[in-house]
Amino acid sequence: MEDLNLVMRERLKKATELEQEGVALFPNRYPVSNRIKDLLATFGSSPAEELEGQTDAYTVAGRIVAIRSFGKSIFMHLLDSGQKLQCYIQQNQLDEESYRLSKKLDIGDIIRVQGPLFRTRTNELTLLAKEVVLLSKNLRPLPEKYHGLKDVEVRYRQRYVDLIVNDEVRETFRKRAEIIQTVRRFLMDRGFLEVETPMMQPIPGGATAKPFKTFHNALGMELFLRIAPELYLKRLLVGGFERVFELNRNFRNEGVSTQHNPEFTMLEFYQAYATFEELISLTEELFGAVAMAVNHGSLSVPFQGQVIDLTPPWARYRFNEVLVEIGNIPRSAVEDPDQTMKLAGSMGFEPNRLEGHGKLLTKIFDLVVEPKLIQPTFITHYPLEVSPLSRRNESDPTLVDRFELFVAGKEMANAFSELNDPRDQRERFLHQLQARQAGDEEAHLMDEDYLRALEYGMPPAAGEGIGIDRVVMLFTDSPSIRDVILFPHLKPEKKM
RNA sequence: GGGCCGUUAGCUCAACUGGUAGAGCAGCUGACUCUUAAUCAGGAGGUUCGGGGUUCGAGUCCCCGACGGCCCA
Repeated sequence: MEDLNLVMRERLKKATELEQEGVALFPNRYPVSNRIKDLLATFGSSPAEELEGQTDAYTVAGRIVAIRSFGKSIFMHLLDSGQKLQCYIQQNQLDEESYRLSKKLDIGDIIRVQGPLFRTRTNELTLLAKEVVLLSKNLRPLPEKYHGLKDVEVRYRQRYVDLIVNDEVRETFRKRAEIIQTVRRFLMDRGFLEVETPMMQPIPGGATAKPFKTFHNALGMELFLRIAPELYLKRLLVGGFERVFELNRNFRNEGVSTQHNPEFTMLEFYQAYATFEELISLTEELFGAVAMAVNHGSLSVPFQGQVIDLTPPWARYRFNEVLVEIGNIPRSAVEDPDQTMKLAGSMGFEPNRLEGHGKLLTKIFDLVVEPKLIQPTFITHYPLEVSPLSRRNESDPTLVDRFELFVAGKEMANAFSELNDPRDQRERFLHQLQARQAGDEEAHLMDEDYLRALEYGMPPAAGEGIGIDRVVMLFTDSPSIRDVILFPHLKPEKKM
């Protein structure tokens, strides 16, 4: 513990005094039969006369978040699971021991209070204390009651304090849980089986990203934290699970920003005998289900001063077309690789001969199109080059049957009809290896076991990945991914 | 990785061009038996993120570093 400040010294002193008087600071067995939430639900609108007729006593517990003390009476607010209830402590209403304790209680203490309910003159539902027991002594002062805790660094590092004092933070994470449950239920209702595949992988695959490296001592082998579960989930399609999903953490060794955390939550699901076209409507339905659950059933979602309208069907553009129509890029610069290169140069990034035409186009897309896609928009038919696991488009073999979904200027989902021809897949891997040798650290690695699986025959299928953190950001109106991750990654603090 | 901004009491924030670092809340003492940002009176609380430099004198100016935020790659 660092040097104690004045308040902490006082707290410790008071705690020692209480202990010497025989008061347990952290006692074990004190059952609590009522939750504040339930009492508010049951009696929140009961008139004073009705409560007066009652003789029932209730037992609640919670953290003291406000104290207004008078000579021989005290008002307190107790916080329990985000709900507050006022308690009134009056000297002549409770035993001497409880009263003596009550005079010494601090904001931050967790206590249990027993007694009947009544309404104060200002008509607030209040518990009249007949007995007060200390359940956990606070030794470190909470932030100020009115302004709360604002320092974002402290909020992220000490999320426990943030959750105590900032109601909206608790609400964000409650919504996050509800969103995840809704997604699970949505998929399970449609026959998808939830599975768990390795997070530590010998060959990190399924995405374009740099992995974290680790080491297994007993096996003496290098392992990688997964950048995606994709290749394992498709092995399960080979194995005969026709609808599977996994909703869990991925790890990517990249910088942190308002949109990126090194570990983040991803949903991936795969459906045999479907094409990416079918996943378009499924995605619209999925977002609709989430809106139903956490947005008061409305398809209009307020986000950072804009209103996102999730009413289907959402806008659809082909990749090449949207560059022209929304990106305002001349068609010639989309179709002619030399002109694309020129345009890229004029936009500030150096044309790199190692990068193919398709990769260059996606960079231009990120710059001139993505930020403009505020309302939900599907972009389809990406260049083959940037989609090494996607099925070729039958009428244009330079494109793939794929879409990405953009909402509020951010990529939310990526889906495609799966490449299940092992011969083509081997070719794609070989191209990726070439790119790797040319210096692209994020290019895919050869995965012979995955190819072997495909050789047994994988049913035609479509798969999709959805960035859950970004979905939560959308539905909680959060500008930064750190606002929807309980403990976002930060550098270690000093002096600890 | 680059640019800009920030870091002052437990919390939220002040401190004009360099001149003895302040307030509110919390905490402490006292008064007060229906308050709710309770009220009133009194007193206490500081490595101004760390290190170096300029200066008679640095929270303030300069350099280096740490952590964080925003923007860019």
